[in-house]
Amino acid sequence: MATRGLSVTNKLREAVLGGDYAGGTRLNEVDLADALAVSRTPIRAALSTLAAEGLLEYRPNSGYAVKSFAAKDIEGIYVVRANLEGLCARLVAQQGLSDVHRGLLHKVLAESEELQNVESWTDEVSDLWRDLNDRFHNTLIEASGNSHLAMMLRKSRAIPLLNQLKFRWFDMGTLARAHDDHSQIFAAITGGQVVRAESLAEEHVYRSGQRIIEHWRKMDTRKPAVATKARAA
Amino acid sequence: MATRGLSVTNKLREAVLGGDYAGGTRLNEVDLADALAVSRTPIRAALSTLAAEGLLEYRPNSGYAVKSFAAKDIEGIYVVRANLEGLCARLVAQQGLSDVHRGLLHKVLAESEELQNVESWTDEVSDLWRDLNDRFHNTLIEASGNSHLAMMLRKSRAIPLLNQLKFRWFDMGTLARAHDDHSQIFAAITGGQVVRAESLAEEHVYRSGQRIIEHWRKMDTRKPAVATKARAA
DNA sequence: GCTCGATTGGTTGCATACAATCGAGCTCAG
DNA sequence: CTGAGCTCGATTGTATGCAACCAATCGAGC
Repeated sequence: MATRGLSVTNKLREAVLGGDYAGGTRLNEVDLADALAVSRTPIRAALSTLAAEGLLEYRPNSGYAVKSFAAKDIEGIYVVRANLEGLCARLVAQQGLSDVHRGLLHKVLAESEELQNVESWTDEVSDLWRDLNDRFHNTLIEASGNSHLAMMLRKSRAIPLLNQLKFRWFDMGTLARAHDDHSQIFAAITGGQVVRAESLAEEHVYRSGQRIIEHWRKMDTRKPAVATKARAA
Repeated sequence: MATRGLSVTNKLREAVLGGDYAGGTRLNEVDLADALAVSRTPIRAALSTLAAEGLLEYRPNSGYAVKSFAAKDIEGIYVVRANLEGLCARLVAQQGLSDVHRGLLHKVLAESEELQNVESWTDEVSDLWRDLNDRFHNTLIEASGNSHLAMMLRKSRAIPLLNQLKFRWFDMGTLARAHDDHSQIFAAITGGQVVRAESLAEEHVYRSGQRIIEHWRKMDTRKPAVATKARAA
């Protein structure tokens, strides 16, 4: 980490994405500065950056607050993301995979296959899968060679709080299905089945989104007091 | 404009989008501060914001530079944008238009129709069309009711330098075609033809992208000296 | 008792001073 | 002549003090 500003930005981003702050929480500059042992300047830089990334909301003369997402927002994001991941798969299928990327995907799928043998869905397994899932999608994005698409997808995948709950609700059945999706997308791509690759990828993300929205709704309605308090604070 | 920071951000954004700086130009903080008669603080805030928006590139201890786009980058951006505009049209067709939005679109199309009667393609006509075009697309985006999609499309449409050349190369034939596209997209949406609306919108944007890339290539190769100098600076 | 307005505590906005860093250009050894 | 190392100037990174602003609280008048 070169500058304090960047360091603080990353720490804060992680905290927000990890769900350390409830949606609507106002972020006080001096408190953050004290907590991270830097002056307000790098804090302000970080907040500004995160706001531009869509993780925080900014109000002039009032400061920054963690953006809160309703289930409807998540739905909107997933519609977009599904479309973009579909586009990504289509592009990769069109232009073919490089040996490097094919190798990476193959490795991910092999490890995923192995993960099917565990008996139950523990937090450890959850973390492993999260890593594999990220690698699969990130490799695909990289293989598309479209940096703008990469940026858009990164933004569509960075949602406060979501990291926290992601995959905790998985079970072995869901895992099997997700792994199977990945395998089929990979097969469609290597087979040059352009349209199929797009449909599969889009559907894969869309379905995963539906599950997440479901759980988001539960989380949303479970603690209305906290949400209200945070919004008012 | 509430704060100087926001004011400066807007001014700088306009300048960058308007093509006041060549791609690769380094932006000196003190120069900008002098030029805009503020201190470095709001300048730095603005630069940070614009970097997060993808208009500038940041290098620690080196500062901000106007991002330079090769024709290939523009192509990548337009592939994404075409997809997203297609999605947008599909969503609007699915959920139907409110009376307000229908009215706005109708008005835009009427004015566009009128614009067909001018004899030749002047700068004034160009500005009028730019406004109409923006209104058409922005209304559609708003009608989709998906704020995340709106953000993505905003980012996909904000490209340094592009504002400068956009529509200068239009002629009456291109205008007629673009207007016809808009009309048909509108018809497909009001008729509930979901798939057709998506295809038409995607194709409309894609075609417009092809024309722009063409002209971008000309611009790019015309002045390699400037580009090199700017990149080196 | 209620409403409206002044006051004040707290927070953000901005300017400025100083420290850290980078790179261009120079020097000098080989 | 070439290249490695160094110095210095220019530019960015950070801290801090003060000004501006907002919102909540309290008090006075109706």
